[in-house]
Formats: sequence, C-alpha cells, structure tokens
Amino acid sequence: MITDARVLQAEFSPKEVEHRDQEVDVLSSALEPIVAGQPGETALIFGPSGAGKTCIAQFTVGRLQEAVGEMNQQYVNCWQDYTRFRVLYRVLEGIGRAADVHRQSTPRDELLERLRKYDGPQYVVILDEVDQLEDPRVLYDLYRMSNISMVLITNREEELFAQMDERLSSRFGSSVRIQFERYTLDELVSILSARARWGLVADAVGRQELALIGDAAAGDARVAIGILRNAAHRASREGVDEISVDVVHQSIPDGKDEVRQKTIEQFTEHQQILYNVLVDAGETQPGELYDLYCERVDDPKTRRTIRNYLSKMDHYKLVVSDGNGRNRTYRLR
DNA sequence: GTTCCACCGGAAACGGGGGAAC
DNA sequence: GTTCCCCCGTTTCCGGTGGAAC
Repeated sequence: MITDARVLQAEFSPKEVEHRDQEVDVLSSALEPIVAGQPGETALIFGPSGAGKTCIAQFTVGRLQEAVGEMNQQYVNCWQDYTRFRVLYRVLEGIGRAADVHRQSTPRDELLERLRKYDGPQYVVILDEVDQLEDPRVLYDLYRMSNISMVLITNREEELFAQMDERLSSRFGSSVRIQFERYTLDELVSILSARARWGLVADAVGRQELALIGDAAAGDARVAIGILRNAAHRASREGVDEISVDVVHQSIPDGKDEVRQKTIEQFTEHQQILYNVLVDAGETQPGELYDLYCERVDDPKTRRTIRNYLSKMDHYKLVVSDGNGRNRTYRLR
C-alpha cells in the first residue's frame, strides 16, 4: 500500500506547493535582496496550525537557495530550542560553526561573537513557533548580524509582540507580514490527493474518503496528512489495497491525537505522571492534583515546579485551567 | 468592608552536570 | 585530580489576586 512513507509525514517538503502562490510571492519578494548579495527583509508569517506556514517558508527558502547557489539556511523550531543559547547554537550549526560548542561550558557571548564574525554568504534563518521563545532578545541578537535574514513563524502575531519590549517591537513592527488562512476542504483534498499519488499505490484512496479526511481535519493540513498516514498503515495491517470509508473513520481519532501524543512523549517522567493524574482524575483542583501526584512518586517536586509543569502543558494546549483563586481547576483539553 | 486562604507567577538563588584549563 | 565556568531545571521567597466567610 505505502510506496514512499516520507511523503506521508507532515514535515515532508514537496517540490511543488499548491494554493499558496500569493504567500510564496510575498515571501520571495521579501528575500529578493539576497539574490544581489544583500540581506532580505525580515518576514513574519502568521496563521493557524496546519495552514502550511512552515512548509511554504522552507519551500521558498529552498527555492531561493537553488537560485542563488551560494547561500546558507537553517530551520530552528523554537518550541524545542526555546532558550537564547539553544537558538544561537542552532544558528551556528547551520553554518558549521557549532561543532566545538558545549552546552554546559561555552558562554553565550562566545556564540554571539562567532556569529558576529560570520562573513560568509547570505544566511536565512527560519524561526518556527517563534512565540515560544523564552527570551525574545535573541531576535535582536540575530537582527544585528549583518548577513543574516530572518523568517519568523507564529500562530498568533499578538502573542509574539506581547513578549517584546519597545525596542524589539519597533524593529519587528515593520517586518513583511504574511497572513495564512486555514485550507478549504477542496484545497485539503487536493493536497491529500497529491500525497496519496506520491506515497501510495495507484487507486489506494478515493475522493470520497479524502473528503472525509479533509472534513475531519477542519482546515489543518498536518492533521489531514496524519489521518491519511494512519489510514494507510491500518489498511496495510488489514492486508487490503484500498482505504475504505470505515478505515478512515477508525483512523481519525489516532490521526488527530498524534501531535498530542508526540508532545507527551517528550515530557519528563514527573510531567507524564502529572498528566496521567489528570487523565485518571478528570477536572481537579490544584491542591488535590498535587496530593494525587505525590501519591504516585517517591520524590515529589515542589508545588511551584508543578505549577511550571501545568503552565507548560497549558502552553502546549494539553491542559486548560478554569476559574481563579480557590475555585481554580485543571482539566485535559 | 475586612479577613482569610488557596493559588499564581516573577525573581533570585541553588545545585547538578559536563567540558575546559591547569 | 581539581578548579572554574556556564546552562538549565528546580527550589525558595514573596507580593499579588480573587473568591469565600464573616
């Protein structure tokens, strides 16, 4: 059934993109000065999850690199690399100057100094989930580098600017803004159809089934591709050559759940235990939640640390809090 | 209106861990 | 081997907030 599993991954960057011509044009224009050896304008891409922001940024920068030839690029996911140090490390990595940087002994200033000394070809850095940065000053660090151009990606523009001080927001306030909207059902079906063509045997899935997947994904291409991948695996396991409506129905929960599951797997042992307490207990008040957590571990973290964990889970949209003060409760989203 | 209490989250301090320098 | 340096997760401290009880 599956002929090329890579194209069924949401991260896969296709050779051609669909339904985003205008966005590609605007981003290309912002980065156009790079062709002449000058840094591009800072671009700020924003819009809902699964609207193709990351895919379009990588596609456009990749195409630019092919055109220019001598140019560097690096993709940094600020969700994973959220400290100032880690972002600088990733940026240095993109130009091959991070090999002897050690997480626990190299000072941040040393990283900045190395970047300042960089005088190679123009360098485009894509900072995805940029609103997740712990310290947005790293944007200013990069802004000041002479031949680095930035493409910033965020779900919510307001949240990004809310974190910035006046100096930063005035610098980035004039960025080229590119708004992405959710995909329509037809657009999603078209995207899924292309992925099925590249990654599955011929006639493995019909339009009706793709429309069903697109409908369940509600405009989110990442979820849609996840459901298609799950459906393909399920059909393979069942030994059939075609993805039926039934298989799609069975695959929707797992497909939707994938992003959440991946996040939970990255949690520490204590964070997972806390999450499982909420899974088992349902809506719970903070005090009771802490007591239940303590019952399950030998060496519990402090209440303050648990608040940090809950705050992190809230940020990841796994947990929601309702009410204030004594009436506050936590529950799974 | 006042007091009490549970909770929140910022700031600073602490300590583990790992590499560099000697 | 020892000391120093630095990042980062955790802890401690504490002021602020808002609902409940009186």
